[in-house]
Amino acid sequence: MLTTEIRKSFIDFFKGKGHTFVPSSPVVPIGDETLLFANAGMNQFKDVFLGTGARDYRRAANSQKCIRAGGKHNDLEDVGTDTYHHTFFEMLGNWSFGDYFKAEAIEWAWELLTEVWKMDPSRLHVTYFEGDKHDSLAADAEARDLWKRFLPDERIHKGNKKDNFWEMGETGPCGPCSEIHYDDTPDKSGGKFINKDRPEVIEIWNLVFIQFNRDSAGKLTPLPAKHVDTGMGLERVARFLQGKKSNYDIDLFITIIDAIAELTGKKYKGSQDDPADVAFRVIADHLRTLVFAITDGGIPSNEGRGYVLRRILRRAARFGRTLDMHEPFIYKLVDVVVDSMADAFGEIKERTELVTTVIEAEEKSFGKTLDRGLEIFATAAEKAADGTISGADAFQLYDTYGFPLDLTQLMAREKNLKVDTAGFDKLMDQQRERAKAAQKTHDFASLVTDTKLPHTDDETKYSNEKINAEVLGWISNDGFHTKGTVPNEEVALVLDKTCFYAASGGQTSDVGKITGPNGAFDVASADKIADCVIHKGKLEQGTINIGDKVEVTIDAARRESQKNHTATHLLQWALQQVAGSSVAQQGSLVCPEYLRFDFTSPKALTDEQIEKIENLVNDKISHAIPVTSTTLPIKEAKKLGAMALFGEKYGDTVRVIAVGAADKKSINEAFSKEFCGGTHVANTSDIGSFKIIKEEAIAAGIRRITALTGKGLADFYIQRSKIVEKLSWTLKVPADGICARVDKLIEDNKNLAKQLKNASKKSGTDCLSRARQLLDNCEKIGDSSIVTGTLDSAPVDEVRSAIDMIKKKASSAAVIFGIVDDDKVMLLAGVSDDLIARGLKAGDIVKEIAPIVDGKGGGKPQLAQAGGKNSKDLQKALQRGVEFIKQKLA
RNA sequence: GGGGACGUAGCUCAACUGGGAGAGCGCCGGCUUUGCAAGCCGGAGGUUGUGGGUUCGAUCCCCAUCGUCUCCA
Repeated sequence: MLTTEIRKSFIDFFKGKGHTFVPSSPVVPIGDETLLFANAGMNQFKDVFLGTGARDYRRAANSQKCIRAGGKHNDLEDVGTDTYHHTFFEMLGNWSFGDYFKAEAIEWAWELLTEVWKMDPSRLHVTYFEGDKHDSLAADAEARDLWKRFLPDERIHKGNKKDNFWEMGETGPCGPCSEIHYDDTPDKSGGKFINKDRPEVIEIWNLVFIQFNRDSAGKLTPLPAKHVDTGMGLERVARFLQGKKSNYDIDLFITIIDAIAELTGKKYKGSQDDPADVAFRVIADHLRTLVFAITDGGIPSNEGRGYVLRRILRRAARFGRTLDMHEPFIYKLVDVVVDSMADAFGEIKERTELVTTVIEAEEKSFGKTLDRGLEIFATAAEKAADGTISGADAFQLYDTYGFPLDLTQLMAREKNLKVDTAGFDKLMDQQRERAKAAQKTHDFASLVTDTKLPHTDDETKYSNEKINAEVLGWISNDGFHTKGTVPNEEVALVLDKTCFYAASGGQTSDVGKITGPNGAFDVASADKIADCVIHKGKLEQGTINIGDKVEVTIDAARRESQKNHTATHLLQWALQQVAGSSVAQQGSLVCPEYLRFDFTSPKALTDEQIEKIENLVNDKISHAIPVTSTTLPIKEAKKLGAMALFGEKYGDTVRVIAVGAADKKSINEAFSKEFCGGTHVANTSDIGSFKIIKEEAIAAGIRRITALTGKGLADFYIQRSKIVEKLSWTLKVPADGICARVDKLIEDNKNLAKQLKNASKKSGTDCLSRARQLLDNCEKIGDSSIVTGTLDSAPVDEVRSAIDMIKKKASSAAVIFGIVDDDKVMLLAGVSDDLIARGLKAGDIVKEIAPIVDGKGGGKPQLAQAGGKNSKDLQKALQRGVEFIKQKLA
């Protein structure tokens, strides 16, 4: 059975049991910074378990795209060296939200495995939770007895809290779980290897029974609604159903491995330890991760999840070198993944071009990093006098220049050098410590993760009117307070209702004011934590108490954000008109001052395209088109063809902003329809005017437009026109003559510079002839000429070349020149090499005589200079200089 | 979020402890050659990322800022 068929039969089986198929959420959870990547099937249902969200179905089945590479679940280092770890995999799951429980979950699991898929029942083992004294929990006898209906006692095993009790986090819903393991040992003797990290006996399915809630004190209380959450690794199951010894031998991977073999000219032998075989597996695995992550909006970068992606790509590129691939090649494999998986995940087909260009660009940049590292390695190797490259050098190569440690070791071996890895590890630990110590932030959101915050009613957030509300509490550095008086420091106020728009969907939050009977509070920003809106800011005057009736007002800047937000929708529409539907939104920022829009595009927009876009948008603005908002079930919204932000998650009902529909009923006629929770103008004419002020690249294949509307644009024009006015005034030409005038000025300036150069050649010859005069009449000590004198306001460069001339002409000379420029005085001294050998240095001369003219200076033995303020003692200084030279040469 | 490195001519990079902004490639012109490649000679090209500070003097030291790279979380 092909993997595609296994996936389908799983979904179909549960559809037959009344489950709704729910598509995978994006593997890159954009907008959720608490989660690096989707790493379990339950990610998209988290809110249901927490009780903060609901669905219109109670049974669901899905195949979730998962990445485990960083954070709590990190399988990155294991990948390739064994047969069953992946950074990217699919998690099949069936779900009950307060519907069926253990009996059905167990029965159906058994039915699917043994009857539908015809697995050999005697190879299956199951586990159940043994209980835990600390939590006062008894063993899960219910699950055990349910299993007894299908399996003999010797294949039903007890499991400890670590393996058989599932928790989402420190607090929250949790419960016992029951795992199904597959015993692939030849004689079916693997029962004793369960959960012992043996490749022949591995877990294939975990059934989680969520029945408790753990509070912040660690206490468990039974949940009123019990849930089922199951997870089955598709690749693992496929391995057994296809009768393979390794996940990497299933059809999905073999097609990729064959493609790698063709590209590299190497053969995959399927052995566990052979370095080339490990490389095959690593590349195949990482390739899948990259294709899916980049498709869902991830971009390799130098921070956060982007950095994880960069590391994965570099790891693959490194292993590519084991297969003698020294040039970018991974990007050539993208199509293989797309061909084999696009039927289940259509999105990878839509974005193939982007994925390919991003991977190729990143492979190229890694090549550069390695080249640079090679040079630095060479100097480190030279320093390694005792045959060992120091830990500090190895660490610097790694930490600063991104040169992998294993590569340093490999190259060291080639030169018969060792690497001090202990020293390296020590420095690495210190780096971790530093990062950890700096991690303790004072972010309000992180302070209250285990506190239940009240729900804030923000239904009035789309109106610009002020409202009345009541103060429920405040959050400060020591937690959430519901009694007393708000302290005079940075805090976050919590109200029963608000008209503030909390930062989300790329739109920045409102600012404004909360006014009570005895005082006023300045709101600098508003954020949403779960369903609670927190108003961050500071007391402006007076006092505010819990329970105060307050007036909530938002700043007028909100109106500018509305203009920018609606303009962003018009911009996206216009972009697609001009650049085609391959333009996909990557992110956006809307604030009162400007708007920013990131989108995929293989190349820069031309000036003509930008002008066209501006014209399209301004045309829509001048036609005064109504903007309507409406809330629809997500299915209907999608049917309308409303654009959703790629990678954004949405609830079951969504708000749709439509431009071009007369009212909510005729929304179908709107030319722009987008899922959006932000604030908008009521009519496009409110926007006033629109202009793109910047178009730039922010990553390979991704471009960013910055644009202005409303007041921001008016201010921009005013500022520009002031510049034009000022230029016009300074240049004494009308505004439209500025360009011609500046061109002419530049031309004149060039000519003048040329003339000046010629003129200074003349003054230079003046300077040289004066210097020659001084040389002809100079004092001599033996064969050496001692030349001193003053040169009036000569350029320093000319004096230097005069000194060079004297040194050349006299072959042995010491020179001191003084230059007077207004009150300032400059001293230059030069000494020929033979006199330097006799202990006379130009720097010393200058240091000796500079104080006489209230100056300081220094320089090299050959040439030195000093500056001073007292020009009338210049002669004295020169005399002293001659004495100094004589003294030194005596 | 924290640490490290880098930013100099169109490109790749030098410039010793703070003291004269340079090389190679590329570009333009001339010579040589049947022509091309090559060679020889000459030339243009710089606000040393930006803004402050220290200093007689800053590419160099200090502070800030922007950008790029890199490691940790």
